Amino acid sequence: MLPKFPMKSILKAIRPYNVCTTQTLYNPSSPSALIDDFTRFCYQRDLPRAIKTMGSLQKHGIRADSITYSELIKYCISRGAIKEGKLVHNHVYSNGYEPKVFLNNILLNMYVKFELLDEALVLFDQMPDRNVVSWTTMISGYSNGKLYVEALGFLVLMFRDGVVPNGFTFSSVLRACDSLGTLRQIHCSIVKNGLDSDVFVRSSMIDIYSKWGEIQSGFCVFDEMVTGDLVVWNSIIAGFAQNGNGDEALENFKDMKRAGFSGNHASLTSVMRACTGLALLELGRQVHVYVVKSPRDLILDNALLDMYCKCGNLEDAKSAFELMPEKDVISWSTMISGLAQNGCSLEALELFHSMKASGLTPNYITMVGVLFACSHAGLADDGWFYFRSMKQFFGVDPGREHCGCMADLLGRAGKLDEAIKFIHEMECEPDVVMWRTLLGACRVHKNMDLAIYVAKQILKLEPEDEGTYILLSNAYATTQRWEDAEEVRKTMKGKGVKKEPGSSWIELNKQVHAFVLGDKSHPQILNIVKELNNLIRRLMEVGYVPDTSFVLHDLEGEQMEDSLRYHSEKLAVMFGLMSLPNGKPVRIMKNLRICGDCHTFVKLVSKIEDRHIVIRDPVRYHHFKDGVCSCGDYW
DNA sequence: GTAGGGTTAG
Repeated sequence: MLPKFPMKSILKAIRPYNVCTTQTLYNPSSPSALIDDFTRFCYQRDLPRAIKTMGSLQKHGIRADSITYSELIKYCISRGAIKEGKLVHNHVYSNGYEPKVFLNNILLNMYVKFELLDEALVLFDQMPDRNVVSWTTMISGYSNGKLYVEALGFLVLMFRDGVVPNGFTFSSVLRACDSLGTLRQIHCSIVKNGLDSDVFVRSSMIDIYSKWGEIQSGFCVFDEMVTGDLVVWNSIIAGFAQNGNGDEALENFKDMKRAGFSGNHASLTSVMRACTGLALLELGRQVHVYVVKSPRDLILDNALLDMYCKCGNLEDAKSAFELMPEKDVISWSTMISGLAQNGCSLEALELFHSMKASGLTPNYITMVGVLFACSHAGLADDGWFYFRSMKQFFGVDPGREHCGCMADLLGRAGKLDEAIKFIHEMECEPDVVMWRTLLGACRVHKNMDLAIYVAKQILKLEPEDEGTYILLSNAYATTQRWEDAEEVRKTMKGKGVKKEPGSSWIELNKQVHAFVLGDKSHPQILNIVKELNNLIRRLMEVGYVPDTSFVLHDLEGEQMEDSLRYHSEKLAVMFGLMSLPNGKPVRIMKNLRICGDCHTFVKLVSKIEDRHIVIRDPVRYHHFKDGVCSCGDYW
């Protein structure tokens, strides 16, 4: 029980929940005991009783003041108490009373936070006055609910109503941009309204430009900044990291530190993602050492786990996973996919069972990892079982990625016709990734006719893809369709398709050493080439024959071999062998898919040099050990 | 009373 104070003192002590306006207090008909109770319950944060008493007060025609109502509603929001919130709403409107816009806005916000947009809209429509807060609340609600058209519609109506938007409005509406064009229009509007220097608006703009893949525009917004804060820095760092521009992400992180901001978990998560993208295991490890001293953060832990997986370091990934104090569906999915991608499919499936046993429900992405593992382990029956039952068991509708795994499953098994049939019959449209998977299957199972068909499908979707042109031209050549092969080469020339220079890199003593075919800028290049030639000679003695089928067939014999001899991954592997102590794995990352010749080459090297060599190409991991690759020569 | 940044996908 509260001590009996004079009313004035109580009013002071419990201000936010004060029901006792002078008017109600001195109303001779008001049951003061009820008011006392209500006040006390509010004070004690006893929501159920406060609401119950409020009902009794309502019967006596007694209302609380706006401040009390607003605090009660805010409390309902924080507790997720939908039912109670609606009771307060009902009480606010009792006895024909019409609240001011301030209180209506809070009610509106309540429905928005509870994701009850229809009810928010009813209230919004009946509000006699709407100010910028009312409009922004609606925009924010529809944006969060991913109803972007509606959110933008509210902005238009708001303009029509003559209400001037503020920074809150723009940072809410930016997420609703449904195209780059809309984004640019909104950007103009922001500048017109003089809100482009607002840090909230700025960070939203950077974020949205980056989500639309326009990180350079995002950087312009960032670069105009005179004074910014940590979130703006984090937005640009994340933008670069998410757009596969790890170098710039790391550079901006350094600049941020120079500007006097010490990064937080969000900054470090992006740094970790940049390390993941660039396969910078050592730098990632440094960040790991740095963060284990700070309080744990689930998102950062997940990013760390992914970094170890994508750098091909499963030992550290597994121990990081074991040591995580808390694991969510993303942690499990990351580890499952990580195992499967690095060639440990059976372990991935075991982990999937542990995940279910731990009581977590797999999501869309988990199932992609699971089906990926099934297809790579050749477990056709399990694959089909999960594919057909995941909707029923986990509520996951099969999507394009799942279908891609199933096409891969069939392709790997050599059931190429079934794979094509599956692709044609599935509900979603096949994408480039799916066709590429099938192209890999055609290559392995030497089905040239189908390869030609598939390559054409890829070129329809990606007319600039050099690798596919080469493959198509070579497929024609192997089937003696010389004219077609010539035609493909002409098309390539006509379109000006240029080869993205293949490059491979390796991290050594906190430095990245990058190699490109024909590039002699590495200080040790002469030595590396000399050693590489020696190595190739030794390999040829044990039976290595350069495989020229991955080079365009318009070069003559020796030239073809030469263009293979110095492929960037061969240079990088050689450099790794020369620079790293015996027994240490050589980890290479490259920007293009590994070619068949380099694959054979590295397999043999792993045997005669007795080394674990890991090469990560843009889609696959290759762990070479004892002359065998984890991909089983299928990629 | 209304806004901003970080993690998993073939």
